[in-house]
Amino acid sequence: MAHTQDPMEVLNRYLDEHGMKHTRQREIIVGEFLKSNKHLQIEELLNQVKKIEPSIGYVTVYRTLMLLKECGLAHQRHFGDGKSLFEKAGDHHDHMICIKCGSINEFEDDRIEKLQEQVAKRINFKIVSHRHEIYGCCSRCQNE
Amino acid sequence: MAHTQDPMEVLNRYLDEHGMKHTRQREIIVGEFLKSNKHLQIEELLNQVKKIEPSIGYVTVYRTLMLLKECGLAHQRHFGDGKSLFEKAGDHHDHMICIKCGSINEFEDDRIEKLQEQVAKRINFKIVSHRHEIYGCCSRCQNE
DNA sequence: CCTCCGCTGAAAACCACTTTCAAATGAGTT
DNA sequence: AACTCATTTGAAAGTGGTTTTCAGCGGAGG
Ligand SMILES: [Mn+2]
Ligand SMILES: [Mn+2]
Ligand SMILES: [Zn+2]
Ligand SMILES: [Zn+2]
Repeated sequence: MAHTQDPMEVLNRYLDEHGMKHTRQREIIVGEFLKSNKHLQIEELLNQVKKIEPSIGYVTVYRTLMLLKECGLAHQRHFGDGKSLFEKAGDHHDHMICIKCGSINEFEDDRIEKLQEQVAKRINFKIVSHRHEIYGCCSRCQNE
Repeated sequence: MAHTQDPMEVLNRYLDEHGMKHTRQREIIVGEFLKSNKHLQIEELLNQVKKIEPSIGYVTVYRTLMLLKECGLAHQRHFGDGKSLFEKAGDHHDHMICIKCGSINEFEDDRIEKLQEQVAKRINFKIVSHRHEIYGCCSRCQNE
């Protein structure tokens, strides 16, 4: 019954269904993106990718990330330091961001999620998505 | 024991303590801002203000909003539609934003706030601020 | 091979601020 | 009231992270 969940296959199916092409650039960019486990800036991913194929430009990385977002394989985050961060889609979670060092901790609390739904239902609001970000000082940064 | 909480007085004290001047522009802009109960874009507030004094420019409204933020009388919000929104500071609350009509509902749930603190404490994270935004479809927009 | 149409990279455009700068103006001091 | 001068103001220019444009490239079906 294996409905494949392999990201590469999801992407390839998306490309085929939309008359889009399989290119070397896309393969490299997506490969590097999926390999990483961080919240990546575009420039950061570009640097990774340039190690493999230096001719690849910023715009292609940008467009590929939009593509990954489009087919549900990536999330774009805006944590208020100007540049967006991209991360692999996966189980839902929210974020704690250290305002000193920029480190990011992920968290997930079912009780909060449920209460959220409760609050929405109270005014008959249909939730599509949410962002819950906690800003402050991480454990490490509290001891200078 | 009336420690004044009147916004105008807070502002005036701030101006005095920082060697800043009381100007007609600031009075008008702050007056209009405090009069409103919406989440305002800069341009929106500018339009209000221009009805009273057409010579006032975007930059002065912008700078006055920064000033209000600085002295704790305004909050700046970023709900992802590009432009920031400003609202009067008051009791803490979070937001539900309709992705169809843009309407904003405020909510406040102590249980969520407490759970948030619990989650932070678990990793010894010291909370400075947070944003909790729920995006979806408001009651009105669900019936087209 | 051919041909078509999507893809790519450099450069230009966009856009919401944010800063600069010369002239105007509060507000103390004569 | 006149003088002084640091703060303000508004127009214009600058910023920075995208986002779009466009001419040439290249994947892939025929
Ligand atoms: Mn994450
Ligand atoms: Mn609000
Ligand atoms: Zn930290
Ligand atoms: Zn709505």
